[in-house]
Amino acid sequence: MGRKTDTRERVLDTAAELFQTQGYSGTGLNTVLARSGAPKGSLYFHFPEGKTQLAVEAIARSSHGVEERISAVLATAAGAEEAVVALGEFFAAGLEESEYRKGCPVATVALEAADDDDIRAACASAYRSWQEMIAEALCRWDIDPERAAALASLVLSAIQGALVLARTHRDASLVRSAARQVGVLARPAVD
Amino acid sequence: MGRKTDTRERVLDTAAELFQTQGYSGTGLNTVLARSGAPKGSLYFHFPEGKTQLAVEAIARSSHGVEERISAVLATAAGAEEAVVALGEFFAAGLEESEYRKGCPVATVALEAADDDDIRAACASAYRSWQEMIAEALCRWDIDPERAAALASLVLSAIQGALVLARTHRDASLVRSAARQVGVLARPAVD
Amino acid sequence: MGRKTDTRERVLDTAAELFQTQGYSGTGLNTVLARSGAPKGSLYFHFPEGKTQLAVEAIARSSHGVEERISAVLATAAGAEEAVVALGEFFAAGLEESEYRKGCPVATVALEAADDDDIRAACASAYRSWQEMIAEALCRWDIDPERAAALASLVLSAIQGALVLARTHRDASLVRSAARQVGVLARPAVD
Amino acid sequence: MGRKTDTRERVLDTAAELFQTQGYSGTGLNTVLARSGAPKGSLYFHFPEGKTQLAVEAIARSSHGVEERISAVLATAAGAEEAVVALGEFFAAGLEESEYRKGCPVATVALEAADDDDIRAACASAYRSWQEMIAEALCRWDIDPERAAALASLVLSAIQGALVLARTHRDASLVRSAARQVGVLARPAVD
DNA sequence: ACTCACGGGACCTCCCGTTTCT
DNA sequence: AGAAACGGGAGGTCCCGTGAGT
Repeated sequence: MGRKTDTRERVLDTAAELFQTQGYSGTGLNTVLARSGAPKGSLYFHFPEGKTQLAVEAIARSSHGVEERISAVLATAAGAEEAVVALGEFFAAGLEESEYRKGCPVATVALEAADDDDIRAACASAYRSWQEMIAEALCRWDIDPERAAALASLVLSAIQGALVLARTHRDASLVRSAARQVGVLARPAVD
Repeated sequence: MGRKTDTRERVLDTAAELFQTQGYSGTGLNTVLARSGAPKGSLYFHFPEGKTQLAVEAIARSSHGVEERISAVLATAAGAEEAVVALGEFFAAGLEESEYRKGCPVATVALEAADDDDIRAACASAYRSWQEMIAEALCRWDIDPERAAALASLVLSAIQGALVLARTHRDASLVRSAARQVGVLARPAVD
Repeated sequence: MGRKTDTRERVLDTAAELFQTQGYSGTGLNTVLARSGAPKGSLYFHFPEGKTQLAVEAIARSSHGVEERISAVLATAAGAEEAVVALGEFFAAGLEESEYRKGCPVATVALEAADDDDIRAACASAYRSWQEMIAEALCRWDIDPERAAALASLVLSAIQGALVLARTHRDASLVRSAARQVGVLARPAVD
Repeated sequence: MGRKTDTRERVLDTAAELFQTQGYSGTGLNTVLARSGAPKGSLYFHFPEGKTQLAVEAIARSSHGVEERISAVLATAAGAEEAVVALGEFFAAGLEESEYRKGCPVATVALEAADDDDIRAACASAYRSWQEMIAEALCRWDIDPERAAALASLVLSAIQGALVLARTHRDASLVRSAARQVGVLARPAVD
């Protein structure tokens, strides 16, 4: 056991990338199959519920990738404010490296497919876990749990929104600026 | 005289609404035509450059609608912090009233069609004008212009991001909470 | 009186050129209008029977243009064989000058719209007049009228067919070669 | 084993016939599908490159059909001149049998789609193979290879052109007359 | 002699999903 | 696990033609 074939994984990776850059409706299954080099007939073997299932799993996969990376980012930070700034830097860098094609791997699908409950649930789950990770990190630096939850939600919101603006204006500094400003709210003295 | 028919306007209104709720790729021109009751053959008379032009103009139209309404909101506020909170309330209310279908009228298309320069420019223009309106309002309450610009960008980002999260979690309070927290940064004493 | 507007003529010229290079079905009226700079609504004023009428008149116009030019070519020739060769040269040169886009201004439409009687009649009329001009010229050099008619038909056929092959192979020499060979049949001694 | 379904062949046969009679632009894929009774969704399975690929293959198929039949015609002839005459008879008969709808299966598309390199190449290939077959036949009757090539090109041109005229005038005798006259050039004594 | 707006159909293309067979 | 073929609908685009108005 272990890997039998990696077809499933390759399809999911490709789908995750395409959904992120082109959205759900804008991404055709043919493109996913062609790009991933997967055999055409076997998609419905791996994903019997079709495109929806593919999106749900691709979102989850993307989400776990982000979790791993922000976990590292948060672990390295020296304080709450620095953590927020580092989070902004992480997303800003991703945007620049992809030439403004990859912002948040979830947001596009979240907005587009908000009326599909399965997909929306997958997106909600991703956002929830990210927010919890941020909240936990803030708690570690002596921020009150309740306030940490609200602040984590704001941090996530601000970065998400800044990613939208940044992608639209092709200016990643918007993300860094947003993070820096909300970081102020994470200072010990404030409020 | 002046207007001959209102077909163009009806089509644009319908398109704006559908793009907002379903995204660009997810919205078919047939649906737009059917919903708007517009005569089929005249779509390419009014919008000879096709779906792209329709999107560009629909975005602009949506944007102007938002401008008018946030102008009223900002004019009524008693101070900078209140203005930010009122802005959040405005978007949160819109989300609730539409049963979590209408968040930002621009964001979905902005993410989906980020690689189409015409559409991206239309979205950028919308965001820019909103941000400028917010910045001007903040200036009115004695916030330094440079800082007002950055803060306005943050306010917009935070609300935009919160709208994404709120739509996904079906919880409009996220928008209000985000606005309340960034509102703190608009207090006279801070920074 | 004289010319009131030249719109009609410009439309016909443009149509003739487009029909020649792209065929009847492949040429849209919008393209004709755009290219000719003609006002959009007035097409059905000038050509109330629509595309068919446009094609019929464009064919006639093209035909007259060819008549004038081959009349000059035939008048200059020193003998029957030379006349045939000169005819080939005329069409070959036209093909080369247009970078293999303009062969016979009639053939494409003739083949494509062979089941439309009006258009077919216009094409037949063009071919008939060309053939008669060639036959007359051959008669002038003491070729028996009956034989001149058959030979003129062959000359026209050979050049027409060679134009098809030449355009396909992008090799205008095929037209010259065909003309040279059939020219032999126009020598006094032969037969 | 071997063939699974004959869908592909039926589609190609139908397409070849429609392209021959109506041209490339004038033939809709819907018509091809309907006439061939082929399952609609499978067209882009069999011809993933669309109409162009369909045309290319239909031309090739038509060409091979002609090759087989003119091979038989050329084999039966008693001499070079008779071969040329028989070739004319073959095409003239085809024209009459189809009530002047089917001339050359290649010419219409060749003229119409001359600016599409793939299609033009397919047409060129068809004409080349026909010409080579004729040239070889002429060689068999002791015509010098170089002269045979030129004469074969003329024979093909003359018949092709005569088919255009014949279809336009609805008079198949033009093809027979043209073949008879060029046949003279294939007589041993001439030139 | 020309504009605006309509009218609806046909174009080619691509969609997502299923079935059958190996 | 995967290949081959189907199934039909919807995608955006462009078509040719008509009328009311001026």
